[in-house]
Amino acid sequence: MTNDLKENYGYLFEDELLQEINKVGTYKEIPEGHKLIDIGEYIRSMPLLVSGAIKILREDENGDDLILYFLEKGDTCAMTLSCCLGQAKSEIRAIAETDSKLIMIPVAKMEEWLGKYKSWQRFILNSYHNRLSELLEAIDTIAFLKLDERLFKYLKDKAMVNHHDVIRVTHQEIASDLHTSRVVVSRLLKTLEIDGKIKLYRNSIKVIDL
Amino acid sequence: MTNDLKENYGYLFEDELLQEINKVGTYKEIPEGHKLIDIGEYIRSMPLLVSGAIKILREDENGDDLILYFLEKGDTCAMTLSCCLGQAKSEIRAIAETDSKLIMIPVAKMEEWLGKYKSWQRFILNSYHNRLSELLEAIDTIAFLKLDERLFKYLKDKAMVNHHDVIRVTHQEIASDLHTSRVVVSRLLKTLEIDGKIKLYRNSIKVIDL
DNA sequence: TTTTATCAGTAACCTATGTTACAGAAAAAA
DNA sequence: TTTTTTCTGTAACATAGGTTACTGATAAAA
Repeated sequence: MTNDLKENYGYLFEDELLQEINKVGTYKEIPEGHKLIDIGEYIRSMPLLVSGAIKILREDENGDDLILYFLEKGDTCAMTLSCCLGQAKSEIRAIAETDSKLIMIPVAKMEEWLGKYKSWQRFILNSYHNRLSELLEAIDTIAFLKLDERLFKYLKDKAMVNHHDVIRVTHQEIASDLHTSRVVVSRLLKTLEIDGKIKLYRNSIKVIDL
Repeated sequence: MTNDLKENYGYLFEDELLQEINKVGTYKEIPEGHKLIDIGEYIRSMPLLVSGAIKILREDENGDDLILYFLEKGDTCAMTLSCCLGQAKSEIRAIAETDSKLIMIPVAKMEEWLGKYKSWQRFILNSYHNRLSELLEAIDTIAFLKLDERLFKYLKDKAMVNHHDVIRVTHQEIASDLHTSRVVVSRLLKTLEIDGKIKLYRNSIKVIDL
């Protein structure tokens, strides 16, 4: 673990804290597509993402999803933070977008460190700030963009976190993430292809205009 | 100030902290409709709301608004928190929905107290949690509700924070808050009136089905 | 290989929401 | 009072996005 930890968080935390994280944190690997956290769950430990990417989703009253944003290495889930500290249930769902590695910190420790390490306190507050910003960006996307723009942004974001301009995804999966229907997605994708912004294949899409 | 402070925050903070707040905090009154914070502004002090209500807005690229939520007494603005701590610019606009009273805390103090008072730390983290929840609710409203439902929810929320079932507002103002057009609002309001959920007057609306 | 399931393309239609235009009522200003 | 401005109602139309239905292509299973 030490290497992953140093690489991603070394510049943030002092050695003493890194040692502590190393001691009490447990290493966890999540394969692509697997659920990390679901809505309504209580959370007993806080994840620090060291590699991979996580998709954060909100659910409507019918159980249909809506993507909020992706997390990447160096991020933590502020929702989880919130839940840990407040003893509340998770309000979001988190799914591994790619194979991911996490360090899990027990709730008790993360609270203790808040008083003990300035750098940890700063990290937590920073995480909240980043998550608020991401949520605001999600709101902008949902409220201000038209669906074709949202779709293209989604494809670009997805290509970004996957570090690849060809993304493996079906139209149905996109429709679920964007909280719309498959037919609509197919229609708009076709238009994007005609405009030369993407290239369509079965089960995958190449994003050209990155 | 002491009374307002005790009443709203007495159960949260220990006496010593209340004394400190009383010493360094400055009292501020904002009349209805006045701007508290605007997008892009740097923030030098953190507001604790002791009476009244604040409307929090997001802006699109044309300068048009979208309401996110209302703050009420006992709340603070987590966006402001974020900005203070991170030295970042405000990402939202805050306007007094009703005449409001605030206690302003200098940034330096709020940082100092984070290390010094457990109750302050808890308050700050709690505020973040609440704001994340409100933003998620805003997302639900925008993404999952149809406009007539959103409109009715808006009217109910507004009646709530104004402590009055008759709200003073024009259709144009509603349209701005909901990021839609006046004609659409008039149309949907008329339908709500026919359904017996509201009663329309010039410059005001009575919310019946609260 | 044959059969079945999944995926993508497209047409035809429906509905919610946005837009333009105009008119009358009420309020404010002159 | 007369004039002007603001506010609301409504019609007529435009467009984005959602729905249903069907197709052929590809891949997976038998």
